[in-house]
Amino acid sequence: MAGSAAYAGSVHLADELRARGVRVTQPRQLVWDVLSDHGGHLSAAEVAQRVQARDRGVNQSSVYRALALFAELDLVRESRTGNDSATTWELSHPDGVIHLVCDVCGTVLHHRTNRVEQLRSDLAANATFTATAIDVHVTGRCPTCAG
Amino acid sequence: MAGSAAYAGSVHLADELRARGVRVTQPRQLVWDVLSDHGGHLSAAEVAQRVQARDRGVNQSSVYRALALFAELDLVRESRTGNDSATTWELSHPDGVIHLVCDVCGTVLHHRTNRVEQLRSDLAANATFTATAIDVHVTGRCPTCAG
DNA sequence: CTACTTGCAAATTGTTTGCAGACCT
DNA sequence: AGGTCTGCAAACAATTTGCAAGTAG
Repeated sequence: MAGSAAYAGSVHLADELRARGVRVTQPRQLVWDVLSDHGGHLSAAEVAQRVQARDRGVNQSSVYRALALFAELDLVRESRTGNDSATTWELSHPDGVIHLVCDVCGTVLHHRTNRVEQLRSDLAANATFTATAIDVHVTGRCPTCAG
Repeated sequence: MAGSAAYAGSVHLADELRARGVRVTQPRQLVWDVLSDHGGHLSAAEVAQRVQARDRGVNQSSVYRALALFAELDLVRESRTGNDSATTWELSHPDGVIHLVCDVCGTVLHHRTNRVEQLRSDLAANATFTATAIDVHVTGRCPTCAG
């Protein structure tokens, strides 16, 4: 649960898992590959679909279990991005990267800001709350859809 | 969908609804009362339970429908706060109020910060994205649960 | 009046679980 | 070998929907 994992974008899954005494398996590897290759947000169903495109025999539950495991290890992050019901998943970000979700086309842009770190220090100074994770979620219009 | 509603805390529901040509009904009024009286986050199920404590005959679906309606009118906000599966609801906040969710006891604190407005101007300046709503979600430990 | 809302019960959807067999290490 | 994972199918929980009857304006 600690934020100690290396930036997930550069992680070699097998090493990371073995280092933590967790087994490396085909379903887990495929879930990881799909998320890295895609680079953005995917729902569990989308991940499953893409995984199954590569190996027909992998079951949905294994995808869910792999995602939950990776989240536990801080390798991926669950984010309730959509107006939709399904939650989405992507590789963990370094701190300070936030999500800009377009209301119109639905794409999710990433944006680096130091406001997150500033907020973190504000809170630390106040001693009102010990922040672990800070999640910023902006909705609006992307450059393409603004008009 | 615009952020034009008055601060929900001071809204008189009947007026607000009538002004928009939406009918004022018992279920809607009760859902509103429950949320105002409670002042914080409630799941749909909790709202339903409290509504039914006041009027036995109100159905869950009406609660869901009222919440969806109010969200549409920007009077309440849906927030996927919990580690739990259910989404929670509360009256809309003025901009710049963020949520601090304690990992341990689950309570949700509210915190006023100007970092949100700063971020908003940053984005406006960049012209990378036209922000409508900015949602900040902090997890960590509240004063009581910090060790 | 009459279109908008509700209550009800059944249908969906997303996610989780129990278990016997398969597979990393 | 031995405990960790997986596939499968069934269980669950939250939310949504269709429709006849009720009610606000």
